[in-house]
Amino acid sequence: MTTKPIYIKTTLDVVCGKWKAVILMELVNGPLRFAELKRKLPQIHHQTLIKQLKELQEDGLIERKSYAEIPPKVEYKLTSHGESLHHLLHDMAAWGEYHLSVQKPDRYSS
Amino acid sequence: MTTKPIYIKTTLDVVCGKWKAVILMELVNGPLRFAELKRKLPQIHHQTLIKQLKELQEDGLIERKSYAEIPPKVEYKLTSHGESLHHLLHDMAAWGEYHLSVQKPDRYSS
DNA sequence: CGGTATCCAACGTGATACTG
DNA sequence: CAGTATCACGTTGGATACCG
Repeated sequence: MTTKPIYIKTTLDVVCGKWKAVILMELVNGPLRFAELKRKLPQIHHQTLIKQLKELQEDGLIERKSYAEIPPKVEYKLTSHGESLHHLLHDMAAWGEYHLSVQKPDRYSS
Repeated sequence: MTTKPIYIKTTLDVVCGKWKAVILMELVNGPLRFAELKRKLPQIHHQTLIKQLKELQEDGLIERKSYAEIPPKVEYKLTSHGESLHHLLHDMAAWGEYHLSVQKPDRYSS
């Protein structure tokens, strides 16, 4: 018996948000402010980004650092726990690339 | 620049179905008939299982072998492409287990 | 036994408006 | 600049009924 499938669902629970993986990948290069993150992800809606960030926070993957300034400044960075996901995300990306090279990219034309 | 985040979404697209990862894990031990699969996954609905299987088929991860018998007999097994996902699923499970051991399992009480 | 067709509820994402 | 609140919408999984 290998590791139980239930744990896979746990992992998926954490990274399956539409933008979560992308956000995490952006953050591996260092902390980013909210506005910077938004600039890197032009497609994502303001509100959606906030929600996904909050969930990532609650899962302990990223850390939110708020500076008491005017105007407000907030930085997001990976926690060490978040960094432990890095190699997995990389492997997922690698498999995804392989998958596209093998399968007809019919369903992924977006 | 590491592998592009878009590829992660491809991978997630493939395995993020509510039961897909579980189904794939069941099939690594060998082919299973529809009814056997259903018996191993008591919670999943008849119809839902069919849908997920069909999607996995379309993604080329599993193969459907139908025997022209009465009563009907259908077997599902991993394709070689599906097997290439095995180590990734395993890593995801491993990380999920680690995650649960580190984080409060608040949101995963199901 | 295994599959199709159809409808419905739940969830996640995105849109709009407003606040400190 | 960053966040909250609320609502609208599409997608997905699940329920029911019926067919080969």
